[in-house]
Amino acid sequence: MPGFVEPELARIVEVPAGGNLWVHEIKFDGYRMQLRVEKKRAILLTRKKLDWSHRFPEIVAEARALPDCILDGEVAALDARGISNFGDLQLALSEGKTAGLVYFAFDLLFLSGRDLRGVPLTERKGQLEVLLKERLPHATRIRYVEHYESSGKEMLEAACRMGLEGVISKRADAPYRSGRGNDWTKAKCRGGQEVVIGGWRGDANNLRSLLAGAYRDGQFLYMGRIGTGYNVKSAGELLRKLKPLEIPRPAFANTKDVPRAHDLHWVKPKLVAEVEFGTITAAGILRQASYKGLREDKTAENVVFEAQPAAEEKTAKERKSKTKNPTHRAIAPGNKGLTIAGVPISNPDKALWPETEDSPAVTKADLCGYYDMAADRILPHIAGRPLSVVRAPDGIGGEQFFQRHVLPGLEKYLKPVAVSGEEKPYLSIETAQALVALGQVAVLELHPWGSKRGEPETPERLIFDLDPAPDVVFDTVIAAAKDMRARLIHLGFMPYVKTTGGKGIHVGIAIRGVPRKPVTWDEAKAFARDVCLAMEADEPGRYTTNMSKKVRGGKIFLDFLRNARTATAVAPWSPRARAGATISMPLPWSKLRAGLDPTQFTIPNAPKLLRGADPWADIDKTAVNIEPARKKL
DNA sequence: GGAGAGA
DNA sequence: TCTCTCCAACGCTAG
DNA sequence: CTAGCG
Repeated sequence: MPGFVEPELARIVEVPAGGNLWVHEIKFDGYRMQLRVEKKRAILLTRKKLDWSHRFPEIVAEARALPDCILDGEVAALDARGISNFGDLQLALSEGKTAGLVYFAFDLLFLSGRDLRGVPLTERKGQLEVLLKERLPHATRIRYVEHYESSGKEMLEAACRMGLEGVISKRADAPYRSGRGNDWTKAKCRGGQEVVIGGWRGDANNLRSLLAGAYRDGQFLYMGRIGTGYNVKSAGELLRKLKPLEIPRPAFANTKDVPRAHDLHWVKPKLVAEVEFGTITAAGILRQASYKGLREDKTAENVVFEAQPAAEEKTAKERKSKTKNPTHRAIAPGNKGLTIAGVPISNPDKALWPETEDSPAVTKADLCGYYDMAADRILPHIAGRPLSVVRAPDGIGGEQFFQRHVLPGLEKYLKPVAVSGEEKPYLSIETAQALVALGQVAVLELHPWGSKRGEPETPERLIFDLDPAPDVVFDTVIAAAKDMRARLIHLGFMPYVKTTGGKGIHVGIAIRGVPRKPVTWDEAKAFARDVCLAMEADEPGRYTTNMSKKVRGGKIFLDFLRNARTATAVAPWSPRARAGATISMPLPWSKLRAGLDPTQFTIPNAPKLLRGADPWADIDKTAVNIEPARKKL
């Protein structure tokens, strides 16, 4: 068996080669590793021949089942979308949590006494695939990397659309040659990104930051500010070029995304700048962007925003198809005038929740039907209280927005609530018909205040939001909810529990003051905070009340801020704008047992779920004076 | 999804 | 008449 | 102090 084989390296190219001489693989963002198995002993070597076996014990353990061989591949961490992510990999390594890492094997250099470096790539990969399939059929930490024969350009475009890092292309017939040659190429999705300057912040002689944009679907979209990377000289040069281009209004189509400031100047989108940046946020805004210089050779129209969140892409597509089919307004044909609870439903067949692996698509008609069916359950929790709603007229893949004021056009169904200190009345409803009307305008989530009915200034219900970090399993959240229940009972309350419709749990209690002295919001919030702080203090390893540290693993975030004036929590029985059309499901404590799967509570399952009594039916009758509990705490 | 502003 | 734009707001925390 | 996040 040969000693350490210097890895074959790829040359950077703008666009991958085409033609059937080439095959293409997804580029993984991880550590290149040579996996060597000799006499049932497996080791992993870096490209510099360092032995990193101890860092990836799970991979090494699985590899021991292989016969003598040398594999080439990449260790990577996959995020929730199945995309390799270098940040996650480093995090996993620094915390020693390597169990989720995967070795992606893409080449076989030696097998059972035979040096395969001289045989063509596709043949090596063929043997590799067979080897892994036969010897490691159940392996989870070692995977074979498929290749594709489509044109390299298409492949790169597809990879970039999916948010992948890029494409590795390889000569199908070439032997394995160590070092950087011409047989392997890599094309990155964003190498040296360019942006168009749409304005600047500062004044005629002072450049504070540049406002960047790019084209998408023919629209010029704001992409964030660039506040670093230029010096006095280049800033002066930029200003000289910007001033003649100044226009009175922004050219950005998404002006609402542009942060407001008094010293903004707009320019015609002509100048192309090269920038470097850390990442792009889900909203498409550059993070840590830095100016590298002007690209005189490029025209603004060619600067298109490629990598984009999947959801955005869908919206754009839907928008396109919508404009193509002329919209039918008054004459609403197609779906023979469906009416639910006396409310005409437009586009009843529109899928607001797309189909998923284990749940059918949920249409607007399904949503309105659910509201009608569940109105008796939902209304007691929202009637007489200000109600914020989440709307998504184009479904959960499209734009979503909160709305708290009265919805124009729906006045006849609503019971607006005046909230002191607010100009416009707040949304509130009292009837099943109004609920269905909300469904008609694509209200997917209901978030009421925790106030007493008809008294926005008096808190009556506290919600403790147990929000687990991504790596916390649901059983752990269940245990936390029981812990919280015990504490609240000890304080004299009658706690109720429901799923949030996501990965968390809500524990709710009803509270009251004494006859002449109602509880104030400040008192309610302070009390909720104290309960959570006590819990955190007792078991800091399990709980945190710190919002941002939440990202750092293993703990459950106790969110007491749900209990401030104007704050809301999702209502019992409310659907969620999440995959699968889950609902926030009220449960009797006896049903909250380990193994419970919160994703089973969905709109399609509603008929089943609505059988029997509402576990939260009596919550408002169990209000307890918080004064003794505050003293106890 | 629907209203109002703007083109 | 068609197209675009708006639809919350507040506390926390890191930088 | 503010941008970003939840």
